[in-house]
Amino acid sequence: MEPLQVIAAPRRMRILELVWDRELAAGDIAAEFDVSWSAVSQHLTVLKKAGFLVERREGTSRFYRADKEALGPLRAVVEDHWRTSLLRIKHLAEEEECSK
Amino acid sequence: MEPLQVIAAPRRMRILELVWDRELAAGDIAAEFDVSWSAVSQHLTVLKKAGFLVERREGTSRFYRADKEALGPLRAVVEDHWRTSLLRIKHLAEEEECSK
DNA sequence: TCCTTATTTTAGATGCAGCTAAATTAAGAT
DNA sequence: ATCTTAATTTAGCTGCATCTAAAATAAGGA
Repeated sequence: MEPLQVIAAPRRMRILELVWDRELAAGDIAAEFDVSWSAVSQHLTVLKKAGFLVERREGTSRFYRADKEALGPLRAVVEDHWRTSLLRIKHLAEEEECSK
Repeated sequence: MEPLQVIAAPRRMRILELVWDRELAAGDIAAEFDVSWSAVSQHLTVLKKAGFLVERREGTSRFYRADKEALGPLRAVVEDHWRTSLLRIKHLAEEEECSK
């Protein structure tokens, strides 16, 4: 899958944020969403195949963390996304308001 | 629409490349694809609403060009995409050469 | 060995981004 | 006025990315 497509999915973008500077077990990641573990696991697979996530196994658990270097120019996009997300959502809401 | 979603569509990425450092009429852009003008027009609308394209009207024609500054960190992603496309074409050409 | 915990994999369902076709707008030429 | 060219808008269709549910895998304890 194309790197850009990999990070374009909102759920995957959020997963990257969660494991940006700490390791998290798959279950702890899944707990952050109100979708099935299965769905989250499938996203983790996509991110891992793209090389954006590194996996460490310990017992029955699997821990993930972001590989920032692997993102290349997308790294700045990901970091900017979080910085501006609140602001952007506010603007989108205002546009909605105007079109009423 | 979220900026990342806007450039994540391959067709829109290609459109941006076409008008990266020249102005092009909507029809000339559409001619580059084997989809309907309508489809291309809809992509132009998305890009324009995101602020990534500027429009200039002249007679019945509408000319578009990329607004590089508006892309922010996405600019590097687009340029990287373009660069790797050229590389891919070059490699394909070399393979052609070898097989002669 | 069987159970539990943690997670993935498979198979099938669903929503929506992107498409087509047809109607519409807009400007200029005849 | 009508026709042509250039492009957009609208309405409806389709494929695929993402989702759920259920079965499978894998490691560790009782």
